[in-house]
Amino acid sequence: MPKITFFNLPEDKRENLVLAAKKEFARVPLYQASISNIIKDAKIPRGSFYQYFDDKEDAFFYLLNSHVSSYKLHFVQTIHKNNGDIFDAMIDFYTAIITEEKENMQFLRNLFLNMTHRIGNVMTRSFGETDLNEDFKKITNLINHEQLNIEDEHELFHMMQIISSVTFHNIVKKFARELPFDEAVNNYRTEIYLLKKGFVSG
Amino acid sequence: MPKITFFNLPEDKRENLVLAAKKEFARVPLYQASISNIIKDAKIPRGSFYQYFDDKEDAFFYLLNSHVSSYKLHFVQTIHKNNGDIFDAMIDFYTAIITEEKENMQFLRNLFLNMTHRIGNVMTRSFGETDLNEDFKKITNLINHEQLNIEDEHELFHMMQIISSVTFHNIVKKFARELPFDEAVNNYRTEIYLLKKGFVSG
DNA sequence: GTTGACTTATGACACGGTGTCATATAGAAT
DNA sequence: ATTCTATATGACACCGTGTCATAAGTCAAC
Repeated sequence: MPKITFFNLPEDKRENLVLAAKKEFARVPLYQASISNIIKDAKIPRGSFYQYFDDKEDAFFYLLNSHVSSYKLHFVQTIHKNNGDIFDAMIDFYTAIITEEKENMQFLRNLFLNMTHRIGNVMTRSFGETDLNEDFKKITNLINHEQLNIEDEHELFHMMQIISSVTFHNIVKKFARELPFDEAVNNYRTEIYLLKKGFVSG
Repeated sequence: MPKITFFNLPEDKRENLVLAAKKEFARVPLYQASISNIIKDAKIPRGSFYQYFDDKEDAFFYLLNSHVSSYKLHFVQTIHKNNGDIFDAMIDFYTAIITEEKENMQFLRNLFLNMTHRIGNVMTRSFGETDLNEDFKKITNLINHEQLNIEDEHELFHMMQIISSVTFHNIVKKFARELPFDEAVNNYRTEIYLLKKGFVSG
């Protein structure tokens, strides 16, 4: 977490610093990003940076969290929009992510191509942290269970884990191979379809 | 790839260097590993390291590749052992990975908890690089298709993608949460079971 | 056994990034 | 005014990287 001093900053100065950080993290992944670049861009002295953040990671995770918050909101809306059909909602959500705008896109690209566990954990703590998580319940309550071939909470939890693994992997692949939009969406559709029907005839 | 000089090295010296590198990459993930530690441990001068490798990553990927090669072999054997049942084979394989010994374990742990796309790509290039990959065909030929609810090559490919996403994620989770063996295996079994039966009744 | 051509070894060094710290400045409160 | 607290600043020590000039070794040819 950024230090109190950061939040006490006049809004324009804070915003300016945030923009510089965003720019750097859109340029390269976390481990390659440099504080030197950020302060040069934000035109603040080196010492100041350390008044606001513990280190590079602190700044990064602050940005990441704000991204995640807004995506979480968007995700909930998407489930509503699809009347609780989690599969359609995921496809909607997936297309939204891969059609982000320029700078956000670069940020996301670096994020997904360099998705360590620590980062992934921040992103999925909505459905994943502990099995009986607040956010998890909030989301699963929005899901229409009627169509689902799922016995209990436990299976539901693992279903969501699978869906998120597969979704992550599809996003990564899209960025890595620089797949055209249609191809990326078709791949994802195929995988969601396979998840629905199951791998074994029965 | 390491330079020719590396391969020209007398075996004991080369082995010694490899061990030092392994030790460092078992200690910390790639981006935190330091050449300084490796050369200190291997008792070679700094300049020598650069005679053998381009940089840290070069050494890392050399090690990674040799790991991957041996796992690939093991994977093929596992499919045979399970008479082409890919699901049973995966569970076998999963348990083998999470029961690795001490130093290998630490190496794997750092590997999976810091699995960027570049690293993941090396590990799954068996089934994934290009859709009609040699290795992919070699592996899918070993799989018993009778039980599968799969229409064609294309679906098969995506099935394998899904299985590998889910497997990766389960390994990561095992390491991250330091799950006891039984819990980790049960989680994985559940997810494989769900993949087999499908999420939607019908 | 000396020369020359090539390969390998070595460690000092320049460079760049990090995090700290002593000092300066500002603001508020009494 | 004075004191207390919060903030700002940039020089600096530290450490890791990759390079490069130089030294040492190998080997074949003469």
